[in-house]
Amino acid sequence: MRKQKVSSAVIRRLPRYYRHLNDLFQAGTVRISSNALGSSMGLTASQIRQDLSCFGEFGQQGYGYNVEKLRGEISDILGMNRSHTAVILGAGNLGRALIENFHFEKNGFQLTAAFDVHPDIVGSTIGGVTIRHTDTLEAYLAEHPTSVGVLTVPGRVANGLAERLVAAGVKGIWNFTNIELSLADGDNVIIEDVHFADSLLALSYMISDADDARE
Amino acid sequence: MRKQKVSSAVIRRLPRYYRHLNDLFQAGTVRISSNALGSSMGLTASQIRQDLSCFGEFGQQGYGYNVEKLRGEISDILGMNRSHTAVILGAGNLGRALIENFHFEKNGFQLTAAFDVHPDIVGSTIGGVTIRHTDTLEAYLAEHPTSVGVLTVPGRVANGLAERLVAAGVKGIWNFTNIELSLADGDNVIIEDVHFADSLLALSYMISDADDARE
DNA sequence: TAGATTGTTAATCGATTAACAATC
DNA sequence: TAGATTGTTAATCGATTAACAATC
Repeated sequence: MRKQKVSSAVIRRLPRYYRHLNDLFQAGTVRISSNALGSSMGLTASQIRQDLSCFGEFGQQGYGYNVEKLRGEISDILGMNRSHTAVILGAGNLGRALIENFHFEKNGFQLTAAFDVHPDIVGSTIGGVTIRHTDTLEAYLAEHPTSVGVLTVPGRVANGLAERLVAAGVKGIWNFTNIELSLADGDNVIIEDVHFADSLLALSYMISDADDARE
Repeated sequence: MRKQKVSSAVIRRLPRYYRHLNDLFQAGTVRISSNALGSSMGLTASQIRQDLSCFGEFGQQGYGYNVEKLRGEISDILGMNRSHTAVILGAGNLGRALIENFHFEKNGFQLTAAFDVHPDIVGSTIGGVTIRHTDTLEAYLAEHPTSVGVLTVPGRVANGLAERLVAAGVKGIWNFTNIELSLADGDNVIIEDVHFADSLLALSYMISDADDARE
């Protein structure tokens, strides 16, 4: 049932495809060719057709792709319709930003709980989500099977919490801390890092490089 | 004076090299071979040597690399010693998280100001940074040349602010909004996106794919 | 000196682009 | 039907890995 392994380059483009198709759909566009989609996204038509062919045949010769249908196919491929759930660990500024401003549900996730250790906020509710004490993490996860744990805690406690999440059976960790998590080899968990510092440093390189080119 | 263009794959690895070398330095490691660094980072020794050779010769046969020296070289390459400056646009949860918890100075940036339109917070100070009214953006940037503008505003105002930043001469935009900025072609600005949704959707794909494999 | 390890050249692998028969 | 556009196979390009002479 499983198709050949999809390269990470393709996987990284899928969310962009979804986003662009969604924009097109919102704008009322009914159909689009790989050529038109490519030029609006800065990709070649060939690459788009090649990428999509990893997953099936979604187009029609002479016509192109139906925007709504293709958006639906890609949302399925991305797992947006699998009722994934998430919990947030760490309700500091960043955790709160995600709770209040990030639309988990638009990306196919239900955010079911948040955890923190700070007595002032444990028991309160932010954006409809109750903040629980981190001590109750295992009890909660045992009751509520959870797809993804979101780490927005200080770096020094990140690895310990990651281990607890894995032990409790989460499938993925969305890691916003600035450390590289190290977990036991057999652990069947997928880690997705959002390293702000790496991103800013790449930008720093590029603007410095552009400066040099101007000289 | 400029060396051949460095591939984006290499650029994306540089911050990781920096981070690992910094960890090694903090741990008191004096020297390391490409082989040892590779196995700790999950890369081949060949790739590390190939990557570094884009920028110079930093090692010594039979010895390897001096950790502190190599860290210094990479920080130079990344532009961490160029006194870059940054301003934040949007002092909501995410903006505040960056102001209070992200260490700009550790990455070679000085965060000099933040801007918002909300009367309640304009004029206040967060983490030592004054929140100014967005109306005063151009006046501020004219006085204080700024390397990077950080967009932590609602998506609907992002593109307008990006245009104002570019007109005021920033070199880079660190974009945390969920939209793809569209700027005039001639604009000499580098955009670095941090798309939370794309990252979560990639994770969603990977955990869903792992699920299928187990079946 | 002998062993270790670099920087670089060559070989391999994988990803992107081009071409085109199939067909709506 | 004729024109447009797909999915796929082949060609090209670029990035990673392997090999090795140079040398600390």
